[in-house]
Amino acid sequence: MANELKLKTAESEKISHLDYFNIAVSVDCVIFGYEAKEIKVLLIKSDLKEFEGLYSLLGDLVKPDEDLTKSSYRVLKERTGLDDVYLEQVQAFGSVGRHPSGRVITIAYYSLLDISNHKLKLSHNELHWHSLKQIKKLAFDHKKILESCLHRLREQVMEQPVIFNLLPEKFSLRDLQEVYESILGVSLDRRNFRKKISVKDWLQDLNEMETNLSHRPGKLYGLKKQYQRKV
Amino acid sequence: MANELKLKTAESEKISHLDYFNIAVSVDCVIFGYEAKEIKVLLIKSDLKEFEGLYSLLGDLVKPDEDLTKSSYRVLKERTGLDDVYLEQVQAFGSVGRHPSGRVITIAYYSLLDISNHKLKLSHNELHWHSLKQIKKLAFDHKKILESCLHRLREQVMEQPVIFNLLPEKFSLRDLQEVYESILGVSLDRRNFRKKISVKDWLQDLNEMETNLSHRPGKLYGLKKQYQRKV
DNA sequence: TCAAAAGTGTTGACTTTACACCCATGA
DNA sequence: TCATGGGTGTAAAGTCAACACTTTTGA
Repeated sequence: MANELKLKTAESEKISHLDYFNIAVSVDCVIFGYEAKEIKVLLIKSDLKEFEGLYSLLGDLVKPDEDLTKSSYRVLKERTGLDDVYLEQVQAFGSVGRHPSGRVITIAYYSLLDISNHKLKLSHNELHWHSLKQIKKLAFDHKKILESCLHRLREQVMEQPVIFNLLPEKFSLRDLQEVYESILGVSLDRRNFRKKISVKDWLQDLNEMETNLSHRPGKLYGLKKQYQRKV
Repeated sequence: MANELKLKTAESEKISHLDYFNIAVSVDCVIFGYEAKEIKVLLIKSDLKEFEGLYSLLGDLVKPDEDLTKSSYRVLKERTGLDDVYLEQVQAFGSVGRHPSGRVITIAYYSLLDISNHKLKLSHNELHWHSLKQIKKLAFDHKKILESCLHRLREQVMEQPVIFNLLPEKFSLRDLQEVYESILGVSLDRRNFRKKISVKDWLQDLNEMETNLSHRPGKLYGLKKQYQRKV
């Protein structure tokens, strides 16, 4: 068949494409956390001379035998010690000049974790939580990446039960509302918020109350089992 | 400074990372078109022996000096002769085993074009439009990629004025409604549809009517200038 | 005059917003 | 008893869904 003649095997294709194997691929994680009623992002001081003094997202090159998600989990694990965090792919960034070391295409992920509950081993003293509003300039195109991840987070937060990853297992409705408010950058009506949440049917009433407060304690809730992500 | 000691230059980092430059990056384009009241996808017969007989999306490896979007436009141009089409990045796919030739991470794009208006030079006789419903198995993980692009298209279609890329410059409200219906896979009420569209204020009344019909002709509309994408 | 599709408005159901008072707790 | 925030309902506005008749055209 004429058709047969044109077919190449994977092996022959690999050889003819060797030229192209000089692009590196990385993952970058925008790790959002929530603490003291504020959304924060975990950043590390850049170790590249070109970006001296600037912070950057946590990322690493993808290993040849490693799935993209596996790479991102590895980055998270290496940097935070955690492997049960929420992680979602957002977008690839691949401008030619985005990395001074050469051609590096990066796949951006965002990740959510509860800062106060997990005690991070911030092993590295150049690794810190930064309030969203205080972040100005970042290394590489990381500011743009951060913005696109924040945008995605805002889209998802009312649709999907993801916000709970920022909170401890037990939380009050006020806690929950405050997280929404800080992500969306708006303030919400308490009664309407409670109605909207109760319609979604995400919450399990734990029959427990807040304690150690100098005012009337609120009920504690948890995310229903069926929405808890399996690691 | 202790700090200074740890800084590396981009050049030194490049060398130490050479090991990682053995992942290839490709773009794959899900090119949606609309013809005969149906959504179609442009596919090509796979030229890999491993996928003999199967069709695949149009894609190519990204060149080291080429932005991701530039790559996708190149694929489109090479395959369709068109360079004024809508293009949007959807997601990266990077499982280790997804490509038999080696490690290839692909960035998926979707693209929209009006089949009947643009006269494609389907230069290659293994390149054809396929109705969405008829597509069963595709080479690589392309079925999964197609599905995620379709999903994204469905999300965008009511939010953003993108659907017009599937239609000629002048169209009737019925034409428009039919495209929505075939993308969303539902049938819509004519009156409610018209109301919903008119609220968005995307359309320019062209003061022209359909012609050559054996029934009452409808008004023709175009997308307002301010929403037409600049190529 | 018939067949085919264009064009057009109203009602009821539902959703969203705005808004205020009493209650439980610890200090 | 006071300060603090918890908990709750209703009415008005807006949005969405369902639904039918008259008009225009060409054959």
